[in-house]
Amino acid sequence: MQLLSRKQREIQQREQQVLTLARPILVAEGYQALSMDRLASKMEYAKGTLYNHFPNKEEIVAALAIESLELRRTLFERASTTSARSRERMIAIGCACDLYAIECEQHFAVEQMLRNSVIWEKSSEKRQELIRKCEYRAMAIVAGIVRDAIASGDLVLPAEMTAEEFVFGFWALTYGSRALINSSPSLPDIGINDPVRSMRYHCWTLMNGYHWKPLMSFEETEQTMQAVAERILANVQQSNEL
Amino acid sequence: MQLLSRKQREIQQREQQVLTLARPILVAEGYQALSMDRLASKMEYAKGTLYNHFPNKEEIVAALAIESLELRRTLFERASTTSARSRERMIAIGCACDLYAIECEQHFAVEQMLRNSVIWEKSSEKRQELIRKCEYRAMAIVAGIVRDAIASGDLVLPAEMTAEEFVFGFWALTYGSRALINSSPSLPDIGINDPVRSMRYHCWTLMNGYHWKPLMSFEETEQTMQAVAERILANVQQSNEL
Amino acid sequence: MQLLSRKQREIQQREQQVLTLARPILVAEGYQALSMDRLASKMEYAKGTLYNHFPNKEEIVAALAIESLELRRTLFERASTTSARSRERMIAIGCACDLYAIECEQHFAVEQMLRNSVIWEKSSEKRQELIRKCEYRAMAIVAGIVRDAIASGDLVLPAEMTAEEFVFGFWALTYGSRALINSSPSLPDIGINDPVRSMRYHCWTLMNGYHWKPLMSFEETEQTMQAVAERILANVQQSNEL
Amino acid sequence: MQLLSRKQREIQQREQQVLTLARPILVAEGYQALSMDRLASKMEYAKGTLYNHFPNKEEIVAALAIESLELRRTLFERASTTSARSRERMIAIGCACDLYAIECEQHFAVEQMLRNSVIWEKSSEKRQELIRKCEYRAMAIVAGIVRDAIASGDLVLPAEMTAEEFVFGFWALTYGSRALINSSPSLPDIGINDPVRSMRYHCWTLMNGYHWKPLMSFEETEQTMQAVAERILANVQQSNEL
DNA sequence: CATGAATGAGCCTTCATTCAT
DNA sequence: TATGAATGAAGGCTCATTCAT
Repeated sequence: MQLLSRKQREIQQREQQVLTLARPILVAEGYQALSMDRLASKMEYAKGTLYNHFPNKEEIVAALAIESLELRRTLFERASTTSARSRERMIAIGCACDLYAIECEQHFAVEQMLRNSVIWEKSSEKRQELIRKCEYRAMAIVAGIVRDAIASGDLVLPAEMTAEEFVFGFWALTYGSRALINSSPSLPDIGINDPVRSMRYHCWTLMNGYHWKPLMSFEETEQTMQAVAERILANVQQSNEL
Repeated sequence: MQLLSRKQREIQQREQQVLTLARPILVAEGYQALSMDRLASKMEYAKGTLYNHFPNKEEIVAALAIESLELRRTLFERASTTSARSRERMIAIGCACDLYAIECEQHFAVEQMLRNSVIWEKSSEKRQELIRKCEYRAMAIVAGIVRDAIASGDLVLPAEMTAEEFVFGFWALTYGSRALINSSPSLPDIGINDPVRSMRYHCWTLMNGYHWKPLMSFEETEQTMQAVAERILANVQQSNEL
Repeated sequence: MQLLSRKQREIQQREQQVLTLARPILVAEGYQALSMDRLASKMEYAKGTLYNHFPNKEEIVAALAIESLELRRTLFERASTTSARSRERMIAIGCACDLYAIECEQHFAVEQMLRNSVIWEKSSEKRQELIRKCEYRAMAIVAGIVRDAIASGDLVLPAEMTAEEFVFGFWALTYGSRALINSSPSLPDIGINDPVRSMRYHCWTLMNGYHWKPLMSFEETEQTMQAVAERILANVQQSNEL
Repeated sequence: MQLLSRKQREIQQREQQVLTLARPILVAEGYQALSMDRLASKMEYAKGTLYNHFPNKEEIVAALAIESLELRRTLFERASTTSARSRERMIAIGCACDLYAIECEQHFAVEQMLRNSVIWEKSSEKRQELIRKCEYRAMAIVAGIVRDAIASGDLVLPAEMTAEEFVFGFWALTYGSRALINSSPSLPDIGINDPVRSMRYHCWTLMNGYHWKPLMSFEETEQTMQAVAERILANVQQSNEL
């Protein structure tokens, strides 16, 4: 039994190893650059072995995307429980996004990759389902915070705006910022010296624009983020999920 | 001389023809689907001829991206002169973005494509320079509006925020929205019924958050956009740039 | 000892199981479609186990061919003893061919497969020997009937024709008919409405051509075949060989 | 013009070269053994060049089959016009079969190969059509002879037998004989010393069985064949079709 | 004996690029 | 300058066979 389970553990580890080796290639050089030949030789295993673990290339990318999405969901869950007041919880979500994007920069890129229709269509139905569920749950967490804010009177949404449409603003702002930061290394050259701080400032201003209570200064918000970041990381490291 | 210049004109026309044929393929089916064989046979010229015009495939994509960026810059220029008040001019920029994204959906996709490192690196220094310049000038136009707003007292920027960093917020918000809309066809399924309207609403709120004067209701803003859109389109059609 | 022989029986049974599972694949989908993986998983044994029984894929095909040939030989033996008169015994052989081909259509296909040089060369010397012996014995049975016919004065062979060469005519006619029927599903489209009846008619005419006595009408011959078929099948089912 | 057509001629020749190299592999070692890699290296051209001529492997096999079938049809046409009397014309067809099978042994094997469903399905519609037409025309030639024989009173067909079903007998007998000869190199070991002569004798006997007039001795028939063979070959060589 | 992960040669195919004409 | 045949590396994938456990 011990022997068997050791072997099985090794195999599972190898699957993880494939993903670990594949991610940086995928992120730095794109989908085309990730070839099964290259991956196999990097693994120092034969190509056939690779195919024993993943039936095709697309599945590897999908598996990476799932890893990423699950990490994000976990971060979101931690973030949404760090505080009582809704605005602080939303700030914590922003903080989770930061952690997700900054500390695990690669996850973000893989997520974007999956939005390519070819990969999506070739990956297994099972994985597609998983991905949809991950996305849905992440949105549900954040929309839940918004609904709590409304229920507690901290936030009033404009007429005809759903909680999800409200969230969409922050999603787009942070997603767009990250995408631009990643793809334009020369942002400082055109006068955007600290794009990350700018992003946060805009988020804060957007919250203010919607009069999300309690109003806080930007400095207070930054301090809150700092504190929250530490708390989330502590939680996460504790459960070995990073 | 006449002969030569006629010939040169023909060559330029052929180059244009390549781009015209390449864009829809690139946009609809992606980078891989655009093959030199396919392009050549669609052009009804030989592959070798293609290579007389463009030294490699990446250059074609880069050329397409430049076309797109130049169109955007043109739209921005038109937009920035449609009004006297800075907030209205900024709204016009937003309108230009909409036109660029909605009416010329393909341009947006090509621009995103270029953000792939492989293509970027293989394209010629000259075109890289051109692209940088385009991006820079587009930013300069919008930042100019912001500076005008500050100069006229319509807008006060937070301490330590440059005009470009301010613009970055709107850029990220609109770019992120478009990217998400394009890549997630199921946005309505997760409660985001009208993502485009949401995007505009968030932009309006962000402007309010920065107290950009004169304050306007969302309805007024929408009407302004409608009017501006017509004016820009009229201008553009007049000069055959669409 | 008992234990060992039980184990040996189990092994033989497993070998039989492999063949039983392999034949329909081989017949319906061809040599390429028969993969060791597929076979192993259908067996619910590991691939390695398969290799304990058969040293390579070709041996499996060869074993199947032997099964087929042995069945044919059995049918021939039954057929050759159904009557006293030689012409009727020969008709019974034709009937056995029919049964072999029609009712056990698969056997015929496997036999043809073996005629591929690659498979033949890779199969073991032992099995090659077996196959040769099977073929030889089948021929011997039929040639025996011919010799009996000659001895009893029912048939006179042309000068310089051996009994085997005489048999060869019927062999070729029936084998060729079956091969064409199996491989040309559109025979009726080109005017061959009932190829099987035609085949039998030609055999009957060939017999007449050699003046094999007693002369019989085609209808009589058909009735004889009908009767013989039932007798052979009864025998065979009785001994579980189908 | 000369230059261009020289190149084009070279290319056409290369296509022929591919077929010339492919046929013996296909014949001696089967469909699987014919690989594009192997073919290319034997040609001393790159694999890509091969694919410029034939879009896939199946098309090569189909092209070979068409060559074979067209040769056969040509031989049949020549054969069917070598004499006035129908029986002699039918003998000439048999002779054409002999020439086809003996002198161009490989053609026969390729024809058999095409009867594999996988190859058939993957080859282009155009070639499938060609093949069907070839087969149909070959049958039409022979059936035409039979109909002439009936018209002239040389032959009476049994009730309910079409001319094509009559032909089927000779087709099966010759096809089956050839298939057995090719696949069983050890025919003499089992007493079939001269299978080709036997085949001819059986055909002759079958003709006699149907009372095809004018009755001829086997020796006469053999002499006729000899003469016809020379005439066909002369014709064919004259028109460079062999 | 049974297992099944590992192997790796081999398969068919694609396509950006070159270069002789 | 235009052509398009030739190239050949690279790609994804398969599968008979081996061998440590």
